[in-house]
Amino acid sequence: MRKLDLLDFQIVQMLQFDARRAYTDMGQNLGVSEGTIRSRINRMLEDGIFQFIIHTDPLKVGLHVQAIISMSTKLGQQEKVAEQLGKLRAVRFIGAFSGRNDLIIQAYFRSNEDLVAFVNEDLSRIEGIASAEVSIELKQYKDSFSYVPTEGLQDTVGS
Amino acid sequence: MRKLDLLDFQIVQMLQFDARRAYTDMGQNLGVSEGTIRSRINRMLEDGIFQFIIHTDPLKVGLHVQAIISMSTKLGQQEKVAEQLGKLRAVRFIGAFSGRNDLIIQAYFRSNEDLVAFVNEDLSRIEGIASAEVSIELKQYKDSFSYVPTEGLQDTVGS
DNA sequence: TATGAAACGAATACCAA
DNA sequence: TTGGTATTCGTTTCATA
Repeated sequence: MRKLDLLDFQIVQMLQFDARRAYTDMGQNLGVSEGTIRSRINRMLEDGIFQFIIHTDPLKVGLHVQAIISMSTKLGQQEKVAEQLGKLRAVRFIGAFSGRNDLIIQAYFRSNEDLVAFVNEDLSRIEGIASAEVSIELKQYKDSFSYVPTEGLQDTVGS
Repeated sequence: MRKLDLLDFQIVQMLQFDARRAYTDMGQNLGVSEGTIRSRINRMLEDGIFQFIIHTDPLKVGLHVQAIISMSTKLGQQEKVAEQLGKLRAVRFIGAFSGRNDLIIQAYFRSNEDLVAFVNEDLSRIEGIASAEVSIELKQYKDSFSYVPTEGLQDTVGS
């Protein structure tokens, strides 16, 4: 994978602000040709730096209940548990974490009933979960995707 | 806000799969005109149903450390704490939750040093945080944005 | 730079209340 | 008839070689 240079980061920052901005427009703003913007974006897409997606407001499509469930898995079962969890559509995010609860997921549901059913049926069916702690989201204060650093990027970054 | 009908959901599902799909193409697939797709999408954007964004891979832009921090705030201070947290760029997500830890955030950092600095400096400066529990992400298993229900949508949804 | 494709604005046609 | 949608078409803008 190529390293990202300043121009790449500038492009990402522009797209972070407006994902549908035209190549030509960005090129003019950054003092390069449209073709340069296009090839940079295509390369970054190939390299998996970012992807174009839609972010849907869960509340507005009927997913009124959001939860974070912290669970502890039996030793050696984490991978398997994560794999099972990944199959469930309600589950949006799964991560392995340090600490007492080694697996944390975020999931969306239509209703409290659906959440209860998820815990009592789907979760209980998965082998290897020792315990689970459900936190229901009461209010969302922030959910941003503009986290790419904008400063201190004079030099290249990447792996 | 208008309610979403079946066509709206079909459009959302297509965009969930490929956010850059052409209007014409979607129209042909769904048996409606390009103009219809366009106006539906514009209305949904106006109504805040979804937005076009880029989702950047944190690891590939140098954000190697991801954490979920669960904290408890002093009674009556939650809103104020959330507001302060929202100003910090590292913080991607903030939600109020049921349970012992009433505020849960997700944040991205370049390094462990940055995370430590965040906790010891940024967090400690915020009035109203009683305690904070830091969980560091060791591995990410899933991070999906295709959570819009695909079934059981024969009737309309919305508020 | 040229060529085709896609998106857009606006006028028109359609349908249901 | 009226308000809301869908369609159509001419034009502009954009993507691509």
